[in-house]
Amino acid sequence: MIVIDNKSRKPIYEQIIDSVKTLIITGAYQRDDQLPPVRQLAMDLAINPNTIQKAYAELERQGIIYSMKGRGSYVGSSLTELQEMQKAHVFAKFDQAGRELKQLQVPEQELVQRVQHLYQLEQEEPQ
Amino acid sequence: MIVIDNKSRKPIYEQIIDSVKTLIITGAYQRDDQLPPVRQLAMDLAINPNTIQKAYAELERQGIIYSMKGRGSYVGSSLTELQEMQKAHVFAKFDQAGRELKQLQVPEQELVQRVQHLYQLEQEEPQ
Amino acid sequence: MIVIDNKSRKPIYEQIIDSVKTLIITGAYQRDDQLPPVRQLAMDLAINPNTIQKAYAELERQGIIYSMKGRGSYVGSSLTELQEMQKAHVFAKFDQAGRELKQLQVPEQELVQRVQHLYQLEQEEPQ
Amino acid sequence: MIVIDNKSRKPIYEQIIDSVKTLIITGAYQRDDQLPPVRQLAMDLAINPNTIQKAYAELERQGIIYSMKGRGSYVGSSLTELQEMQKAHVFAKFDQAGRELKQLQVPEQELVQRVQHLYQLEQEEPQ
DNA sequence: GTGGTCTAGACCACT
DNA sequence: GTGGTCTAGACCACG
Repeated sequence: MIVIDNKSRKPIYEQIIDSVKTLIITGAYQRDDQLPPVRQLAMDLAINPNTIQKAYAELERQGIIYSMKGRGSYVGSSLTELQEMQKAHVFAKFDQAGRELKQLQVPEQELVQRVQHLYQLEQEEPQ
Repeated sequence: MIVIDNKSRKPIYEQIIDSVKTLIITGAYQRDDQLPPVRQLAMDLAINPNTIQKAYAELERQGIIYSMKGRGSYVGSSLTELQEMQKAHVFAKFDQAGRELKQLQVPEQELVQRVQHLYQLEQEEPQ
Repeated sequence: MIVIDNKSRKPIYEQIIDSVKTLIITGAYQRDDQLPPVRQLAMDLAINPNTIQKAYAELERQGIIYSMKGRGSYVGSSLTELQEMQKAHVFAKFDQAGRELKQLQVPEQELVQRVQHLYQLEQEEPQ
Repeated sequence: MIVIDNKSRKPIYEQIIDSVKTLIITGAYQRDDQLPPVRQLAMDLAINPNTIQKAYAELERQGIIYSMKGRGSYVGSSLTELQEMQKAHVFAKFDQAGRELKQLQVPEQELVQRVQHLYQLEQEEPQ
């Protein structure tokens, strides 16, 4: 389910991009599944079709979906392909934060404990 | 020394904010030191004084500096205070990345190793 | 055999046009051979009959096939006629690319070598 | 000078992209030169600012220009960088046409002569 | 009905 | 005044 948060500072079209990526990663959208048509999704989210169009165009540029005039937009990336892309990206953020904390004199052990704590948490919001 | 990268995508006023924070953390600016006057810094960096003003205003809002009308702006936070603020912020980023990686099925052990690896690196360019 | 690639960005009707031309050039379709009826081809390719209709209409407009109401569509151009049409078209593309490369300061000799290289390659998949 | 042909089938935003690339290649736009502001160019060409915006966004995505909120858009690629990009692209078109002509039984010598003819032409439309 | 392009006009963040 | 985002609504090519 694609949802947007109107209060977020993140542009709507980026929220849609992230939402679609998440839906693929969670397996809700499978390769070659059709995405909601631009106009329909615009209706559902009560936003302008152009905004959806912009999000879909960017997703296509990233090779995650493919669109055909008059035929709809479809999932192009497999789950694993996308997961690899995402992992590389999040790892970069993780390392960056780690490096900054190291420079702030945070002891290694504190980060390790922090990681352990994250993994001890129960499945977060099963929702 | 406050420097800005004109080609960076980051807004100039944010670059100034980060620059001042870094100068405090590194000890270059001490509590109650005077910051460069708005006009002079605007001259030095060849940018609009309003931009400096905006950066100083945001720093004051965050309690990191204090200004006295007609007498300039001064460092308000001590090194340790600022470090705590920074740490809290970076920890949030660290945890966020960790949570996302957990959801991407990355094993806990891989994150721990990653942390250890970061800490084994030699002191990176003390600069 | 007319085939279409559903994932291609090229419109289906254009793919059909190209497919028919290729079949004539390769000799698979001879002058006055009957083309597959619109409805049957639509069934075989699992696409909309209107799409086939559009392709056949364009082929007729180009003088490559002719249709008789209620009696089907037939190959109108001979192999050599079509080859001449194709050649003229591809020559235009070739000259255009050549002119652009000249403007990009590519030396004449480099283009000549490139042509020679293309002709030295073994017959590529006779298919 | 950026111009557009309203009768062309090519989308306006693509015409602008090509136009900017050409201006860089010809040296009219140099690295770090400022491009015409979105609104001004929209006025000059009598088209919608959004269309310019779309063209600039794509040029930025391709690394050819860089834009900064409130500061304008600037040429990012050097002449030679862009020329290399263009050359690779046009060479691909050239080879493709050459290959098709080979398959159409055009003799190698005819292509070579064609290339030679292109290079014997005087500087076309000195304009 | 589908995506792609374009217009007209607005608001925001930044300088 | 600058680029970036968004809305409302239109037209086109395609199926």
